[in-house]
Amino acid sequence: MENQLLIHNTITRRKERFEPINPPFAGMYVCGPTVYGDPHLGHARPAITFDMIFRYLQHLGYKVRYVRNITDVGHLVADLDDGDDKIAKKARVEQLEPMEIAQYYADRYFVYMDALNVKRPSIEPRASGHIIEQILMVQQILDAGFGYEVNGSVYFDVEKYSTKYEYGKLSGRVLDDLISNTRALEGTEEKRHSSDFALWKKAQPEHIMRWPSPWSDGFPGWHIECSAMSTKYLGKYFDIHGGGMDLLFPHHESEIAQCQAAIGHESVKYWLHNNMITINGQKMGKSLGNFITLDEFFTGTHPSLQQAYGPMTIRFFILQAHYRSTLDFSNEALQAADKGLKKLMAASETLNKLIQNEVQSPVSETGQEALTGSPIFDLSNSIYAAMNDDFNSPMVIANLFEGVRIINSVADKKETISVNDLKLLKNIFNTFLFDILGLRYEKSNDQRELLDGLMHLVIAIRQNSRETKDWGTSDQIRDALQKLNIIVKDEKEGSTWNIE
RNA sequence: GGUUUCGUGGCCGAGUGGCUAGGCAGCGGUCUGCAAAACCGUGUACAGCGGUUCGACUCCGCUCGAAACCUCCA
Repeated sequence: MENQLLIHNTITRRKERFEPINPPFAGMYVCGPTVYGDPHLGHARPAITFDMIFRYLQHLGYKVRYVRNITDVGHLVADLDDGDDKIAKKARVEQLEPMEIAQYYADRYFVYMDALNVKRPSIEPRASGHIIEQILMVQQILDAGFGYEVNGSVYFDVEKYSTKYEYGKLSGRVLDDLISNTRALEGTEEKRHSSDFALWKKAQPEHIMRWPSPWSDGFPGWHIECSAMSTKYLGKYFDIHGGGMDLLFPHHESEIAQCQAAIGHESVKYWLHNNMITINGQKMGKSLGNFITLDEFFTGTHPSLQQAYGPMTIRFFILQAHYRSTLDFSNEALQAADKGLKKLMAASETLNKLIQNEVQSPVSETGQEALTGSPIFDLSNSIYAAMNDDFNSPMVIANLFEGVRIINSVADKKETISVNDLKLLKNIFNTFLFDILGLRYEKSNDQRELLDGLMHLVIAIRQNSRETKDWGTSDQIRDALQKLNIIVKDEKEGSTWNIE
């Protein structure tokens, strides 16, 4: 437990000791969803990954401020398009106010994140609520000489920036390569260089999301919101910035450049990136048409799903892989995850019963000494070691399964455990399984179905006893049900029941 | 083409220069009225070819294969 937390920093490509800038405080910013569509499996991975990190940092005693934005403006469809953004486009198609779209999908996002037991971040700022901050930051970049205005739009001057700083340090890109490889794009005539990116875009007349600015009525570019909001809520230099690996370039690369230009120094100490989820080895994405929404998972309605998978199964499935590895989806893998999770949860229940039974063993008499060097103590140590090694949740889970083995063996009276070890084991399960991995008992998604099934069974058993004139059993069932406010009526066609 | 990452037993997935990952599935057993669960046992896995080394799945090189990013995407 004494060992240090190591986290993999994308920008240095190595594991580094986590040393917060202002302990005991820790600031974490994670790129959240663009709310223009239903949340899918891809949204679940960063949400769950950084939720686990959030929970673990809190467990270690840090006072964490976790900021995750909601993008409700500003992500351009493409420069080659008409400068429209996703939400506005969808709004036109569906004849709705853009904010209706954003609100609807933001609400959906929260519902599904809640189902996945993802804790709400400390602050969830919306891009549309921070236009002023974004305009200010664009102005700072202009003042510093790293931006230029053309026809009411403002662009970041990557070429000029590169003469002083290194654009591409995060993603390992070289500017010359970028320039020679982006020539094919159209609609970039306003820019001085093809690698420049928009800080502010003038709105076309038909564009419905727009705000006044010193340059034009328009909307912010798609990187500036994260720079503006992270600076506002976490300061000019903060600890962790996270997001999906696909955001590395150009999004995070550009954030670095914007902060460097506007503030005069970089703003992030540790960059963390989760890897992608693949389906049949291919990235899941809208453009590929192979993405599965969380709703489809929970209801089992997607054609490629053999059954419905509960939120906890999804969460466990994701945590069974290291966050920096790609994770391949398949029914087989999810079914395995489902079974494994059930085994873990069942053992956890068994563990609670063991405690009630006050298991005794000779070791318990010796008190504290029993803890050090015991198998449970070793287990605890290796779980902390795994978490401290860049949040190695698969290793944590493997160790919990070792705990499962011990729990079941003790329950079978094949092994003994000291009272102290039992306390420690329970503590481990509470802390890691529930608090940090964030797993919980799955609520039955359809209580009514369960009730109907049970009642069908009870009525059938009672019917058997009535046919054999076993009135004792038949009355016992009816009276017991009555106490539960379930009234059984025997009619000619058979028995019916209803809840009072 | 460039950047980055990866290739582990039937499936999913950790990890390490020499010592059991783990889960699911399979097989054999114990237990059990039956079934399930549980427990025990069980697999010459590390893409291929070279090199470094006393020793490599682990380090280096090459080959083959895959993916992500370079254009909106978690």
